Formats: sequence, C-alpha cells, structure tokens
Amino acid sequence: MQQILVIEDQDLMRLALIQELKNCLAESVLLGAPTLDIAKTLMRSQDFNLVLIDPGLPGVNPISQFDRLSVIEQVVDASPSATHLVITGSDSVAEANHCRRFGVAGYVGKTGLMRGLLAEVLQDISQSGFSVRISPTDQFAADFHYSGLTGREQEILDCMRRRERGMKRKEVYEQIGERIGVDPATVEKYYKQARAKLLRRGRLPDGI
Amino acid sequence: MQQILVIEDQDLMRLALIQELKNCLAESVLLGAPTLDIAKTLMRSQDFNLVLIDPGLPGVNPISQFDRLSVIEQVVDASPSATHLVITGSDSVAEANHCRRFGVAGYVGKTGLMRGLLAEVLQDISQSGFSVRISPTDQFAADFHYSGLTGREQEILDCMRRRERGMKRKEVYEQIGERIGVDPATVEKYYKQARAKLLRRGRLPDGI
DNA sequence: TCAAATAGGGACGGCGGCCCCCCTTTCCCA
DNA sequence: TGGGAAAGGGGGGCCGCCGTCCCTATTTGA
Repeated sequence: MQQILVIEDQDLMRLALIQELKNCLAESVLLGAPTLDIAKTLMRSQDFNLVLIDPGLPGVNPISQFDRLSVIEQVVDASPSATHLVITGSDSVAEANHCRRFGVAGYVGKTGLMRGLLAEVLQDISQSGFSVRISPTDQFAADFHYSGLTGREQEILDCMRRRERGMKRKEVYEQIGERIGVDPATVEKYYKQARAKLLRRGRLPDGI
Repeated sequence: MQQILVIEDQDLMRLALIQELKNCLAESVLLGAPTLDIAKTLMRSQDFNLVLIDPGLPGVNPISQFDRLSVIEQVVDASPSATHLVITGSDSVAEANHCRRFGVAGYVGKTGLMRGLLAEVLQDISQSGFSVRISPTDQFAADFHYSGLTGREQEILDCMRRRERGMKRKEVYEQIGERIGVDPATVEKYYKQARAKLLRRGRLPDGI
C-alpha cells in the first residue's frame, strides 16, 4: 500500500493533486499538509513512498530562491526514503536543476499540469529516474464545460476539441477508445450524445 | 442558463474551480481561459453572468500591484454585465478594497478556499452584494484520504475528523445529516463503513 | 456514383454509489 | 445498574453512469 504526502497550501489544488494521484495509483493512503510544519510532523511519525512539494508555501519569501530551495531540502532530508516531486507555480529550469541535485525525482510547473500529466511524470520517473515539465510559454485554447454532461461525455468532447485539424472523427474514436480501453463505437456513441445535449441547449463550442 | 468564465492559468486549479461551480449551480456552461488574451476573446464574443479572475497570470509581474489591478480592471471593463470574483494566491485586504472599488463582488484567497466555500461566497454576494475571504494565517491539520473510500464516506470522515473535541459522534451525525439532507442514521452507517475499511487496512488517522 | 463517414436515435444489462431499515454486541458513565 | 452511545454487520431499493449492440437517414469524398 502506497503512503503519499502532498505538501501544498491551496486547498483546492491540494485536493486536485490528491485526486490525480488516486486516479493513477492503486491502493493508497494520501495525506495532505497545508504547511511545512504539519508536513514535518507527519514525516517524523511515518515513512512515505512519494512526497509532492510546493515550495511556494505561506511564510516563504516567494522571491527568495534560497528560501524555496531550503523548503525542498528540508522535506527531502526529512523523508530520505521517498520519491520526491516538486510542483510549483513559478518554475524555472535553473530551479529544476538545483532540485535534481537535492535528489528530487520530478519537477513540474503548475501551468500546463493538466489531468493525467502527473501519471506521465510518474511513469517517466519509474523508467528513467527523472522527469521535468516546465510550464509552456504558449497557451492553447479555452476549455468548455457543460453541467449536463456526464464524465465520459465531457472527457471525449475535450479530446475531440483538441484533435489535430484534418483528423477524421473515426480516427479519434479509435485513438480514444484504445487509450481508455473502450470500444470505438462506444466512444462514438458518447460523442454523439454529448453533441446532441449541447445542440438541444443551443450551444456548440468551436471545434465540434 | 448561466454563462460562466474562469480565468486561471493553472490547469488543475481551473478545473477545480469549474468543478466547484458545477456543484453549487444548476444548469450552466463554464468556459476556462488560461490567459488574459483568450479571456478577452471570449468576452468579446459573448456575455457572461459570472467571471472568476486570477490576477496572477503568466506575463503579469507578480510583485507589481499595479499590473494585478490592471488585469482585474481590464476584465471588469470587458464584461460589465457580469458578477466578478477575484480568486488569488497572494491576497491582501488592501487589494480586496481596490477590487471592490472596481465593482468586483467577491475577493477570495486560494489558501483556505476549501470545498463548498465558493458556494458560501456566492450566497453572501446574492444577499449582501459583497464578500471577502482572506487567507487564514493559521492552518489547521492534515487531511486524510484513502483510495478505497467512496465520496460520501470520505466526506463524512472529513467532517468527523474536523469536529470540535468533546462533541459526541451522535451530534455530528445529526449535524452532517441536516447539512447534506440525509438521515443521521445513514450518516452513521457511512461513518462506520469508512472506519471499518480503514481498520481492515490497518490505518486509522488521528481524530477517529 | 457508390462507399464511407457522420448524425441521431432506441434498448439492455451490469455495476456501484447512495439511501434506508434492520439486527447484535460491547462499553462507559450517570 | 440500566440505558445510551458506539462498533459492526446484512439486506434491499433506486438511480445514474458505463459499455455494448442495433437501427436508420444524410452528407461527403474518392
């Protein structure tokens, strides 16, 4: 059973990270710490397999590179047997390199950290031992959500909107189907259902 | 049907905010914009009822109070008919007051912005017209998540762990039951089920 | 022009979450 | 010492999501 610690002060982000980890790991216990002090207390009382660190905690000078690295170093030292991932809102290649020297296994910018990316990073780490995802400078498009869609419908709609132009829908169905382990015809069904719901409400986003 | 825009660069946070809004609003279409430019394009093409703004976007100097306020002002000007909510990682009372002068209806710090708080803020706004939630300086305890629990079980477990000490479990059952509109006996059932699952895995967090 | 792709439906079973009702045993304290 | 609180478990109904299979028009492209 995996023991995981997420150190992040923003409640919704902490919850989102925990949710992401739940999705890509099997049986696991996940603890969330909003401050460094609480995290240290937890690390003293038990060992963790994986520790996520956001060095931008309250009480840390956000401009001081030294303070940020100090937080990371303290956490790594307090849980030497764990795999460490730094998740930060203000990421830089230089800081990523510093972290690597501390023994951190992954460095991820929050901008561009979309659903499923954490799983990729963990995959990378288990294979090559290290993974860095710096925030992209260019941002893509808006995302579209409608409260009347089910999870699957929303997911497939997102994939369809993000498809490369010129790509046939049928190809997308097959691609998605393979990825999520579902019959392409079923994917097609969901897509049509989602589309129909949006049409009935009179709103179709671009790319559909 | 509500038209909502969420301007936030961090993908997971944007998704979490959208999820929160979905939970506390009925029929709604929610658009997510990772940059100010994309947001402006969207606001030009349609009207929104509600706009959430994170002024800490990439390209904005995080130290410059002027830049942050400029972002907010631009968004408010571009969607004059909407209700505006500022959601920020680095909040201050001074900035909240500035925002209020711009016509912003709510100002919320990301730290302490837990599940359901956005609903409270919207409630406040619909009643008194303005709501501010500055990040608390003191942080409470760690949160505990186990992948084997269902949503309800996790939710009720959280409430139980956060109860004031000395409070009887039975009282908590009644309190939760009333809040979520469920029979207290059912709440008790869920709590016991959650507890049993944790015991079988050998892990009981503090406060249980 | 003919086939493939696309749009738009209907029906069905399985599964799991959610909610309610019922039962017993143990423990603590007023 | 009796009663309430707590622990622990079983069953059943309801509903929504998921996945599958099947059907028919219309459009598009080679």
